[in-house]
This record gives sequence, C-alpha cells and structure tokens, in this order.
Amino acid sequence: MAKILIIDDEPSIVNLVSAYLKPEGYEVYTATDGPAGLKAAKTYKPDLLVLDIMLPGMDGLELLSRLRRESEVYVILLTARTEETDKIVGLSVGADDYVTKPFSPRELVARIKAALRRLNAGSSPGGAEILSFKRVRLDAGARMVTVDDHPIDLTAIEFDLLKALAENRGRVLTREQLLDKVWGGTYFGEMRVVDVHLGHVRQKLGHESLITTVRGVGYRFEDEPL
Amino acid sequence: MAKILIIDDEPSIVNLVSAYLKPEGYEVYTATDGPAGLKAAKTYKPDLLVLDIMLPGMDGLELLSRLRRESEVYVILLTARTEETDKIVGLSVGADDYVTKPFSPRELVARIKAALRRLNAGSSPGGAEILSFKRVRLDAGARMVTVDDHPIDLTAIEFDLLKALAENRGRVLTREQLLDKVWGGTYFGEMRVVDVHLGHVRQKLGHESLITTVRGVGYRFEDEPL
DNA sequence: CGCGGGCTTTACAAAACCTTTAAGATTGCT
DNA sequence: AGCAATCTTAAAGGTTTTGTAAAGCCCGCG
Repeated sequence: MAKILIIDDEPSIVNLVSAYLKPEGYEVYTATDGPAGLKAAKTYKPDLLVLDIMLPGMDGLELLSRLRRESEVYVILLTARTEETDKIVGLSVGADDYVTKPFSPRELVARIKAALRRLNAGSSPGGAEILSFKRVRLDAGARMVTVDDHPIDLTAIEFDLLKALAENRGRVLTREQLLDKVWGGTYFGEMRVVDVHLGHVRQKLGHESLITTVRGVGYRFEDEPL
Repeated sequence: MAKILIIDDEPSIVNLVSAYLKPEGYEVYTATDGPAGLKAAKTYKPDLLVLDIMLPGMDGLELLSRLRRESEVYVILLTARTEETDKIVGLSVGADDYVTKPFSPRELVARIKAALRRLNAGSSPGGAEILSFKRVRLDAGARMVTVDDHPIDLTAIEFDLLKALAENRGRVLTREQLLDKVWGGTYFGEMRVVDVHLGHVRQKLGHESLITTVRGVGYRFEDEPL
C-alpha cells in the first residue's frame, strides 16, 4: 500500500500519527529533523509527506522547496501558527495541503486518505470503479447509478450510501459502519440520518427489496452480481 | 466489556459522561482528583482514560506523563476551551486525542467508541463468519440462515440463539449460557424467554430434530458439520 | 442578500419484536 | 397409571425500532 513519511521533531507527534496510520495499512517512515527528513524522502520515495514547518537543523519550508526540485510528492504541512501568511507561504512553496497544530489526528488521517484517494484516482482504480449487479449499476467515477438501465439521480450522500452497501453486497452493515464509511469518522450527530437518507435512496430506486432492513442490526444490499 | 476511567474534579461532568457510557455497556470508573486518578489508573487498568487537564492535587499533564512511564492506555484529554498550548503540550506528553470544553457528550462518546474500535481491530477476529452443516447454513455477516437452501427469516434474537447453538454443535447449552451469549449478561428477566424464542426458531426451521431438548438441562444443536 | 438544494433533526405513527403469562402437553419417576 | 416437574405454544401487552413527513439549517450561487 501507500508509503507515508512523517517529519516532525516531536517524537510524540510522530508516534501519534504513526499509530493512526499503521492500522490503516500504510507503510510509515519517520524522521525527526530536517536533514534526516530530506534524506528519507529521497530514499524511501513516499507517496505522501507530512511535514512540520518548525524543525531543528533545517526549516520545514526550506526542506520543502529543496525537495520540490526533484519530487512531486504530495505534501501536507503541519503549522503551529495560525497566521494566514504561513499557510500562504507554505502553499506557494509547494505544499498541497496544511493542518494547523493542534490538530485532530483523525482530521489529519482523513486528509491523508482523501489525498491518496485523489492521487490514485487517475492511475489505478483503488476500489472497483464500476459495480454491476443484475439490476443496479453504479459508476463511482461518474457518480452515476442506473436501475434496469434507467438513470437515477442521487445526491452525494445517497450515492455514497448505496455504494457502501453495494460494495458489501449480502453483508449487513450497521448504521455505525455506514456513518464511518459515508460520513467518515468526523460525524457526531444523530444516527438516524442514515435512516432518512436510506429512505430517499429507496424511494429513488423504487425499493423492490434491493435494500433489506435487518431489524436491530442495520441494512443489507441484496442484488446479485452480474 | 471495555473499562473506562474518567478523571475530572467536577462531579457533574463525571456523572454526565458516566450516564452516557454506562448504557453502552462500558465499565466506568471515576476519580475526582489527581492522586486518586493515578491510583485508580494503576488499580483498574482501564482500556481508555478520559482526563481533565485541570485537576486539584496534581495537574492532569503531570498525571499523564507519570502514567506514561508504565502504561500505554489510550488517553482522551479534556481541555478548557482554546488554550492552544494545552493541546499541543497534551499531545506531546502522550495524549491520543483531545476534546475541548464545553464539549458535546455525544461527541465524546463517539470518540471513545471509535478509539476502542480501533484498539480492538487488530486483536480478535470474532467467531467464524459462516457456519455450514448438512442442512443448515448460517452466515453471520449477512445474518442469514438457510435450511436445505431455503432462506429462513429470523429475528435478531432468534438468529443469535441459533448461532450460539450451532457454534457449540453437539454440546448442551443451558438456558443460562444461552442468556449470557445472546442477551449478554445484562438480562434479569425470566429464563423462560429462551424457551419461547427457541420455539420460534424450531417453527421456522421446521424442527426435524435439529435442536434437541435435554430435559432439566438445556438444548443441543444436532446437525452434522459439512 | 435572497433562493434553492441538500443535510440534519425532530416527531409521530406503524410495524416488528420481546417478554410475560398461563394453559395444555410431555416426560420421567415411583 | 398417576403425579410432579418440565417443556411447548399461543396470545396479549408493552417496548423498541423503523419509516417518513415536515421543518430548520447551512452553504453555494446568482
């Protein structure tokens, strides 16, 4: 899977971020000062770089601008300051995203995942791009759905919901799992949103038992694979 | 289930959080000052710790850094609003997440659950996903059962009951054991519920001696493994 | 700034389910 | 066979869960 390099002088932050990323299946490399970081970046050729602006030995921005001479790696900057200027400077030097400290580890992970998803979008289809079933066909790239070859218009959430269920055809997904997959770990509202959106999906699909309610547990997508 | 320790000097907060966590089935311990908190942490060895930064007797950060010498417990820090420095220091001292006060109890609970889910992810894969027998097939992921390839519609309890029995094919399970496995230790009603639900299962499965009554003891599932 | 679409919450009714109860049926024992 | 203990089953009552409509909120757009 994807390789990620974390450069930060505070070991606790490095460890924290690693702890969040490793379970997701990423290969994580670390460095705690500028020169070592630059070397690691060249050695390991990570797909994504998490870089603290303030580093001993070499400023993060300097590291970034040097690195940019030979690498297109995606960079997420960690900045302690809230000053806009930092962000702007960072982006102008070639960062692709930034997170201000103190940051929520979860937010950082979410951004990392999003970035990698985007990076992979063009090259290799991460998850299946198109899910085909007897009656339902779901094109992730185009974000389009057809039922019996009739195109159906779904909103973003509705689409993701259907996709999550379709990717797990035949398995029950709990509301929690669906919240996780569709809303992504940063949602803390009512669980019943799932019901509501799922109701909309059913309405639009013409609910011929394509999505089954499993009372007390969750929902299951039923259509057979093509 | 998981043990959670809450350390905060305001009883109202402790109670609030407890009130949200206990119904979820967590074992909740509490402490209202630093020394007691540290002791409780060592005594109970919780899986997760909710810690207020400001504590009488011992600063929360000091507690945390002391605790870190001997424990890897997951720590969520409660910080009074907007003290940026607190968050940074907290994370650097070894907190895993933080929530700023005033906080939404729901958010805190959501974070706790997410954290515990992540912690457990690697360890136990649970029971077998699919149990196959001569006549009965039971898919835990889909929560579906077939008998001689006819799909059977079971309610949540009925399914769990059959699963518990099937997982112990050939062994007698007492009503108590079944209550434990299916209802999960928090049930204090009549034991006869088991009989009733088991009767339903038999009806739905077409009870060709698949489940045997062992008078005075309990029930036994009989089908042969595939 | 107002509009409109989509998201979230809330509320209520309907449906599904769980528990209890109690009357019959069965079993095992003497 | 007769009796007591145990199990089965049907039905009623109460509870929980789900479906869905309606209203409010937020954000991007004109």
